[in-house]
Amino acid sequence: MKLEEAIQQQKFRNQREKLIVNLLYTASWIKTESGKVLKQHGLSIPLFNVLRILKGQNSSPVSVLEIQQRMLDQQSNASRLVDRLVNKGLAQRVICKEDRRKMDVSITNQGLKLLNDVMPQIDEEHGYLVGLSEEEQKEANELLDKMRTKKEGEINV
Amino acid sequence: MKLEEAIQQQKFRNQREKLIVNLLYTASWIKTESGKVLKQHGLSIPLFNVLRILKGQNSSPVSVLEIQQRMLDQQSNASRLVDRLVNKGLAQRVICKEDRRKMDVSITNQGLKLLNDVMPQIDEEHGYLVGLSEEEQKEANELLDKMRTKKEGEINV
DNA sequence: TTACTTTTGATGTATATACAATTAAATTTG
DNA sequence: CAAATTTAATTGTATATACATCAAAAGTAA
Repeated sequence: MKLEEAIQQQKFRNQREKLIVNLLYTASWIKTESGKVLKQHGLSIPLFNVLRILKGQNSSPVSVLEIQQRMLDQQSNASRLVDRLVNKGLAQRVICKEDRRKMDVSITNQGLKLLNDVMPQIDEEHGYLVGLSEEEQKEANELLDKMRTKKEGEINV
Repeated sequence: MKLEEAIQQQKFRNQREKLIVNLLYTASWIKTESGKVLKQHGLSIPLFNVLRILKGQNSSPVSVLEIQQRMLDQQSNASRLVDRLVNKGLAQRVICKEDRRKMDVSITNQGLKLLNDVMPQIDEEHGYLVGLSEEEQKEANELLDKMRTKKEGEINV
């Protein structure tokens, strides 16, 4: 569906305005759809992302700060997300021996098992959602990377 | 910056997984940066979007449901956003005469004035953020539209 | 007309986002 | 070493998201 129909707005002042609206709308759409799948397993998108980061470490521990830096939405609150994963038995958290300010956060077997159950469903859902060929996906990735070339380094200025 | 550096993840299982992560990351980045500008004017992104919808009506009233349907993030809560705009004096809301279930929501002069102040700053910020040529922007818009062709009509199934 | 259904908006609750403030440990500096 | 600074994590607060529930008005049908 074209963006204009989806949000019932017929005109944009320029391509750039449309691109930004299009990007936010598409991201929101993917989040909504993926969220439905995750919810069946008691996970939200941020919890799922943190779990994937923990798994990506091959089960070796990461600090809360490292999690924060690798999260897609870095404004979020890694500390509280880890809290909830621990409460669910999906992650464990112990004080780091080398630096007692830090936490060693890692995924549990239960967390790994849950991810193994969820991933195929998410993959299937994404395959269903994304109507682009492999080549178009590559092109879209390049455009997105290029799009962020101007100011990204200064996010926290 | 390439996505791999931005989120410190070196590998993706396939283009599609990378595309989804890239999309969510880029959207989050734009929201963060735009949000900073809006905050200087006491606005959040959802409030700003509703205000733009009201202005787009050429100051003729819209119902809460119509606002909800035109919002980028349709899962959000138009009722409470309108509440806050009214409290700030940026919108007004009266019961619709034809259908007393509905609300006639419209932008106030104060709201219009605020938008007129904010829009040039947002445009400037977006111009600074988006590092794509006009042609590339058009291409990106087409890819995003095409990306959503598979399942979009079934969002609320 | 009453009874049932649908539509519209508001409200309640849990989770998430955004950002400031705080606390404790480590590091730097005098 | 002690004082000051920096770093890491937690906590607090306001706003937003997601979704369920509720109440009132409108529409439909017996």
